[in-house]
Order: sequence, then structure tokens, then C-alpha cells
Amino acid sequence: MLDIKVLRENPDAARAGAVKKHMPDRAAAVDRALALDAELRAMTPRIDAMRSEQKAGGKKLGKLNPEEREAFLQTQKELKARLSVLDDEEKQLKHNLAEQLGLIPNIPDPEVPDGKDDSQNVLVREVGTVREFDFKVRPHYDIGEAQGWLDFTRAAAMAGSRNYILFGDLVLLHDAVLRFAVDLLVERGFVPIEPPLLVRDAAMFGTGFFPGGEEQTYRCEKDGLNLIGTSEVPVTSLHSGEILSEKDLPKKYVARSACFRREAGTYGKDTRGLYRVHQFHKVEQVIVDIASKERSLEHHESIVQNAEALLQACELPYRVVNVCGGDLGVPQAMKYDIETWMPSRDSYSETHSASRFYDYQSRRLNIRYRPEGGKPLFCHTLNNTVAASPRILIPLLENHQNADGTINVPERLRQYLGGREVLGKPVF
RNA sequence: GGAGAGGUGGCAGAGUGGCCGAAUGCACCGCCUUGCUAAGGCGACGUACCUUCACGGGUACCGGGGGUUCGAAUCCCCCCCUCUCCGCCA
Repeated sequence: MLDIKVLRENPDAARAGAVKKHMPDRAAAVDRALALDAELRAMTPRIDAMRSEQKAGGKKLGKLNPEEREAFLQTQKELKARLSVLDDEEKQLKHNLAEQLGLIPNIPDPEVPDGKDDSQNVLVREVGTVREFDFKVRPHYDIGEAQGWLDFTRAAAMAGSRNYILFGDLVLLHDAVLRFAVDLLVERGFVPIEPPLLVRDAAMFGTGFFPGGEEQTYRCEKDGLNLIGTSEVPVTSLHSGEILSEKDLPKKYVARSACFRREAGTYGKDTRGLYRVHQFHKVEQVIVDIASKERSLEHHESIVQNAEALLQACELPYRVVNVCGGDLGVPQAMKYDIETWMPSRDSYSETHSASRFYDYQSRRLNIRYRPEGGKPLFCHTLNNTVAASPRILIPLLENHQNADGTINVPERLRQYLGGREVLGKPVF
């Protein structure tokens, strides 16, 4: 949610922002919101004055003698009738305004490149060397199925497409990388969290996934709850409605959770393997801090570095890209994606997504803090992936494969695998 | 799932139709007094919106939403949450 005051002063920025994000329908919400706001502002003083009159009249009425009372009661009733019409109008206006405000996307920062989709993201840096193989490189699903680590057929039979079953050492590797991700962040001062996986609409709205993301969300209609697509949702919502002390900020959290995504509208895209699946596990870092752009920028770099540290520890080549306007989501002001080299895709593909929001989410979630001796302000929030698995298993299996189908374990992960250096048996 | 109790300001806790945006205590902040591992006195002390150059004034908010009433923290309805007991259960 944008600050209505900022919107009044500079509606062009909000409109241009929505256009840069290739969301023309949401750009139109700016003008609808401003019109409603003007109407509401015109009405408020009038309605307040009437309420004041009604209140004063009511108090007076209690002290009148019976005959005066009867006449005055009529006056009060008429006032009430007029007021209740305006009351309803005001309620409706407020509701409509909130609805339109909720549609307006966050304004992308100036350094966000123009572009319509991920093909126009801009390279920031490339780290690590893509390995030269002296044998035929196999995709992760061939290795996994040959090793008996992966079964897509039975998964589809019991759960539908875009599902998978992990077995044996791959389960252990999956767990190893996730646990390593948590440990890495705890070491860096993040507080680990085990969050709810089912959340109310307010949390989905507050983080900016609703409205708009309903189609991507599994919903338990009976209970009015939604399965999270990322723990960003419950973790960012943690302090919703609170006024935090400045001395307690920043809050740094790391959560491991299962994540669920319907992937509606992606039929025929990334159909093979572990790349795009309905259910996965993700270790996510979330920061809540004071309203300082400078601090947000610092945090943003640091959470990217945290993710890079994991990829480096896993000995995986990757690149960082600056995500273009058309590939940005509604609530983000700026986003870096990290793409890891995946031989079977012959490309760097997205494994991490680091976003800053400024106060966009905290306005929706009503997360504030009290600066030293001042009025409460809305916090800034940020988040980034640390590791998402099984997607991260793709580069792990493919980049570290041997000709016989065994997998070399990166040194830093070995402690999570009983010290083993190699997984699997020769199968090719 | 059944029965009951309850949700009030940072915390505790009073308030059952107008004198209540709300007693009192604690905490926090400012000033004064005093003095030494402290205490006492005085004052200020919620959030948001509108208005005023300013002092100030107005409105809304007592879990959320609706209703009754001239008037609701207080009465009624729905929802959410917490606690106790029973049932069921990973």
C-alpha cells in the first residue's frame, strides 16, 4: 500500500510505476483512488460536524424535562436520519478507497530496468566457473531415476502432475542443504522460525499476494485459510498490528517451511523434473527494520550475499540479475534474482529472489515502530530465499555429477551427510 | 465437537445506557525535593483523520463486523481469539 499523501502529491510516479511493471489496469486504480479520496475528504468535515451536533444534542437531551424533551427528541431523530445516510456513504467510500489503494503496486526504484519479462533482466555479476564436462552430461531426472532417488510416475498417480517423490540419499541431500541454509543464517544473527503454513486472507493481502495471486494459491475454503507459497507471508506478518521499539530493530528471521503453489497457467512450461513443482521446501530470510532507505539498501545487499554464500559453499556457479519492471511483482520496489547454472537447461535459472519493499508491506500489515521520542512510523521489510529445494537439487546433482551417475558432495554439506563425499552407486 | 468464562490504553485492572477516550496501580518520560545500592512531590503520558500561524478545537476507535437507541465500552446478533472442563486425536 502506498501512502495516500504521497499519492496525492505525486500521482504520476504511481501511474508510471504501474506502467513500468506492465500493469496498466492497476495504473488506472491510481485515478480511481484519488477520486474517491477527494470525495471522502470533502465529506469528512461535514460529517464530523454533524456527529458533533448529534453528540452534544444527545447529552443535552438527557437533562431536559419531559415536555421540552419530546420536541427536542424529534429534532434529534431527524438529525440521526440525515446522518445515517451520510454514514453509509462514508463507509462505502472508505471501503472502495481501500480496495483501489490495495490494487496500486509499489513504485519500482529508478535503477529497475525497463523490460517486459525475465528475458530483459540485467546482469549484475556472474560468479563461479561453469564446469567443462568430458562426458555426456545427464539431466537431474535421469540421474535421479537411475539412482532410485526420484519417482515422478507414482507421484503423478497419487497426487497429479508437477509432483515428485524423493527417496534415499536424495532425501538426505535435500534435508542437508536446507539445514545448512538455516545454520548459515543463524550464524549470521537470524532468529529461526517455524511458521504456520495455513494463513488467513489478511496475511496474504498484507504481503501483497492478494488481490491478484488467488489463482496461484491453494485455499481451504472450509476454514477460509490459504496454504502459503512462501514463508515470507507468515514471517512478515509476524508483527502485524504492533508498534515495535526502535531499539529492537532490525528484526532478522530465517524460516524453513513447506511451500505450495498451484502453478496455474504454466501448463507445458518446465514440465520435466524438479524445476516447477506444486510443493517444495524453502528457507527464507526476512528483515523488518526502521524506515530508512539507506538501511534497506544495505540489508538488500546483505541478504543477497547470504544467499551467495550458500551457493558458493555448494560450489555452484550463479549469476545475479537486476529484475526488470515487467518481471517485478506488485509489492516489490526492487528485486535481485539469483540464477544458478543448470546444465540440463543449458542456462542460469532462477533459484533465489531477493526483494525490498520499503513500507509497502508494513502499511498493509500495519507494522510500525516508534522512533526515539517521535510518532510511530511504518517499518521497512525485505526478504530473500536462502535455499529452495528440490529446485536447488537440480544444480547440485547436475553440476556435481560423475560419468557413472554418482554425485560429489560439496565439502560444506558433508557434515550433514555423515561425512560422505559421494552419493549413489555407479549406474551408467 | 459439547459446556462455561472472558477479550478495555505498554502491563495490571475498574467501569453494565448519558457525568467515559475511559478510574486506579505499575511502567515510561520531564521537572522538583532529597540523597547513595533508594524514596517522595508535581506534571505529561494511546492511535488515526479533519481543523488552527499557534494555544487549541472536532471526529472515530474499549477484539472485528452488524443492530437497537436521541445517546453504546456497557444491551442484542454474527465472527475471531484466549482460558477452564468434557469428548476426540497426530
